[in-house]
Amino acid sequence: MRPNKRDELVRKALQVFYQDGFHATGMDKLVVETGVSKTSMYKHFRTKEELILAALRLRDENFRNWFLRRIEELADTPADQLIASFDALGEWFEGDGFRGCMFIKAGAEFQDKTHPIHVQAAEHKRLLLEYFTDLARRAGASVPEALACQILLLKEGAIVTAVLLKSCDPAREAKAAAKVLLEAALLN
Amino acid sequence: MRPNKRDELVRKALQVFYQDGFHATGMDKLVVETGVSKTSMYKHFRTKEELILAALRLRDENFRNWFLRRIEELADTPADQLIASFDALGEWFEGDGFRGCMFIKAGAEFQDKTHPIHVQAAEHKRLLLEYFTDLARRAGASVPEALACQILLLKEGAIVTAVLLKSCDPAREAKAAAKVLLEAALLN
DNA sequence: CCAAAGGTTTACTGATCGGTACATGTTGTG
DNA sequence: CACAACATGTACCGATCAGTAAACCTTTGG
Repeated sequence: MRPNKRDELVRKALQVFYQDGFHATGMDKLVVETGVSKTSMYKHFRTKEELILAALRLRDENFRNWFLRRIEELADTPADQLIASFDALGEWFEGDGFRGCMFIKAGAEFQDKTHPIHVQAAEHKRLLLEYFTDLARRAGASVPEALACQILLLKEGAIVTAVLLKSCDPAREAKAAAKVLLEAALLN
Repeated sequence: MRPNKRDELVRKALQVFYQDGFHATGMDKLVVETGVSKTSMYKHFRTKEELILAALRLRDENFRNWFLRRIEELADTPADQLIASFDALGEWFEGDGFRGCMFIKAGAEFQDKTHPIHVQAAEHKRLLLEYFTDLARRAGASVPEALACQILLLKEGAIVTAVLLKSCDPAREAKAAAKVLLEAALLN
């Protein structure tokens, strides 16, 4: 049971869960996809839930790493970075494998607010809100928490809309809205 | 097979699907909940997918009816109605059975963009966007489509955030943001 | 070289999945 | 009342669900 074997299983599971959904993906399918046997799979993860949680952890790490790094590449000042985050989102939407936000989907499939999977999905959003709040504060917003929440609303709305309504270019509209909101938050 | 029997089945199925999700809800469970036999169920709906589509149609009707009516109760002018829509959303979020947007969940569980269920979920969002566009035009926005899309982004983001992050009062922040965006859209 | 230890595989469990064949009412019409 | 037409319920289908027992390598320590 070398340590990277487990990581490889998580990586593959993440792909499949992201593509097909959690309930719609059976352990048998994952066993076939990974080439490992079922017993081995259950040696690494005691339950399907544990595997899902591991996949979500990896997704959180991957996504936040990419998102924050990309934002820093695109802009220098906190204010510009808040706006540039929507350019990063736009790139994500245009990417090949884009299938929406895995944590929104996790929260949708496991609706009980006390369920570990739901809790972990919420934690991801909380971390993003925290990041936006930090940017808003450093940008000089009068009420950083308020601006950060508004930016987050635009981001989540853009993701959902990118999945369901390709017609209205969510990333562009969200960016335009964010500019207006940022300016208003700096004036007061 | 009196016509209201089918409606009753759809109504009950809607409840269960909304509470528990689509893949997580088996036909056997629906059969038990409705008290009807399995054969009868499959006489009314040839497949589970057909039942889901019927439930989504009912949901679309119920939700849009309630939402539009409530908005009209809360405000008189198109501009005020755009803003008041977030008060209506807030009431929805605070309601007992609130479990997020059924169409976001449908789009999340059936991700294939050509899948009938995904298509129908998208249609619901399109109708809402159309409604917002009409309000924005009558409110005098310089680019009604742009304002409507931004309002929609805030709405979708607020719903998602209401599910996953109770901490930041999404309805209130979305409303505040909408006011700023509306004002900006009227100026230009 | 042997033997213990631990990872891997095969084959299986009972439960549940969506869906159906067939027997049993129930109802409208002569 | 008789009979056709149709709705309903019972009992079942093969497939798949998450999860496991026990045989089978494969590696490590002596």
